[in-house]
Amino acid sequence: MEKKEFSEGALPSVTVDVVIFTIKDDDLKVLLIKRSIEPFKDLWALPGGFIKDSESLEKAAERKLMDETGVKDIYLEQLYTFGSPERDPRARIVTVAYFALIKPRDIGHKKKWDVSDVQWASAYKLPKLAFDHSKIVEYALKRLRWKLEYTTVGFQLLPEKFTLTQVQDIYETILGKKFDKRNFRKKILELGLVKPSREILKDVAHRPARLYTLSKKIGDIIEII
Amino acid sequence: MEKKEFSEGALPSVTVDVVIFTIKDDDLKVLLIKRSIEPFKDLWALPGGFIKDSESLEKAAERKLMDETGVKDIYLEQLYTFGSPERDPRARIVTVAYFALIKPRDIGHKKKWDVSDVQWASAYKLPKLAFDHSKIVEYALKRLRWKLEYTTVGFQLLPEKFTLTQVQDIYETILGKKFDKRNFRKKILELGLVKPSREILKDVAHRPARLYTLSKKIGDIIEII
DNA sequence: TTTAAAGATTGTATTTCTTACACTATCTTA
DNA sequence: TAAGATAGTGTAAGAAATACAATCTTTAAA
Repeated sequence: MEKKEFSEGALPSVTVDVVIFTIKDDDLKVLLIKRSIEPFKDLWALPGGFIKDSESLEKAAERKLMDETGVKDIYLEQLYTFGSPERDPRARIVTVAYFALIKPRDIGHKKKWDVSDVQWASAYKLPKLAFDHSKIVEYALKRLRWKLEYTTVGFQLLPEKFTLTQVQDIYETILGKKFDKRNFRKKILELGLVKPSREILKDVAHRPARLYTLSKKIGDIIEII
Repeated sequence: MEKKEFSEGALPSVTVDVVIFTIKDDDLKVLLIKRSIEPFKDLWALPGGFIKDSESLEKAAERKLMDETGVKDIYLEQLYTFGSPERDPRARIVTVAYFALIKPRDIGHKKKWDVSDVQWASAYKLPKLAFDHSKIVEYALKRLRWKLEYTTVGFQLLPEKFTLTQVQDIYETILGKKFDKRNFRKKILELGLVKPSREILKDVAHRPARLYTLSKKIGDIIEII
């Protein structure tokens, strides 16, 4: 804090933008919204908006998430704050980016969507995005990959019941590399985070896989900076 | 971005605050500045202040760093953005916290300091701080510890020439645990970041230690999210 | 000058973790 | 009942991490 009270010029606006990832069709997806106004009208952008007077940044991000997906209680973490003076042509806007992981089951609960305005785009084939949102998604991807290797956030992308092969598929999709099946399963089981349920997958034209569930709240375990 | 243009109420102010760490007297220090105005007059606080109109967040943090320490080209990374509505009693202020590591040699270059207004406080025995700055320092400490274990940022805290024992001391001071001398040295040397100089420490009442220098710009190597 | 004190320097054996690798089991459909 | 598809499982070799103690070099004191 300085001696001078408050700003030295026009006040910047503060927004939050949320990079919402999910897994769908064996692909990593990002939620995008089509802009209906200038600037960047008709381009795709991340869901986001201004923070309210008496709302924390995290609450603002949760609100945006709820607005766009209709789900709450999902994994959300602050990503990075982007504040270059040129990032918005209208005015100085500082945006606090968050990244969220949602379970496939939670997709599409919100039915009011006008589908032409909202899409789950492949994180690997993104269209041109408004503002510096491409940079934000790129950064989120880096963070996601990193977290996947060194923490257990990955489980946030799984449905309630899942097979070990599904877990492996998610890792392979996001990290873009293959793992040995035996070693992978060994490691996942050693973590002690999943336990076998009594159910098995049905209606598949091969030996059905056992379904697993998470054995604890894994919130604590994720916690790494 | 939303359809509504700009804010839904009073605009928040945006500040940067910088947690500047260094090693001094075998202790991890944080730079604090005594507040001369309300609120929290006479309490210690992190160096920081409002961002300028046409200045990026990073540039603002660099400016603050330069103002307070007189040094530049030092390790600086964005830490986290704190934006709880209650964090400043005067108005809504969102602050982007940075953390910086400076080399002992760089301390005290700035001579204009009124020493009663500025101090290097032990990170382990901090006084009561203004605003939510205790929380910010705590977060920075977590990040620093983490980075020290998994990256090579630690070398940013070393003087130009250093002994391997100094490196170990820094690690032990920050991580609060002891390492085996042989294993520690082996690991440091295997990294390939340091090379022995022809000099040795002088005027010590025991076998003098060899001095090492960094062998590359380590900026690249640090890069992890 | 000799000796004690203080920290510097060095290598090996053990354990733990990581990786590589291939066959059998179970279900559906033809 | 055979073929196709994926599930499920163990072991050996190599790499990395850990545990551990004696000798070296200097200054200061006896």
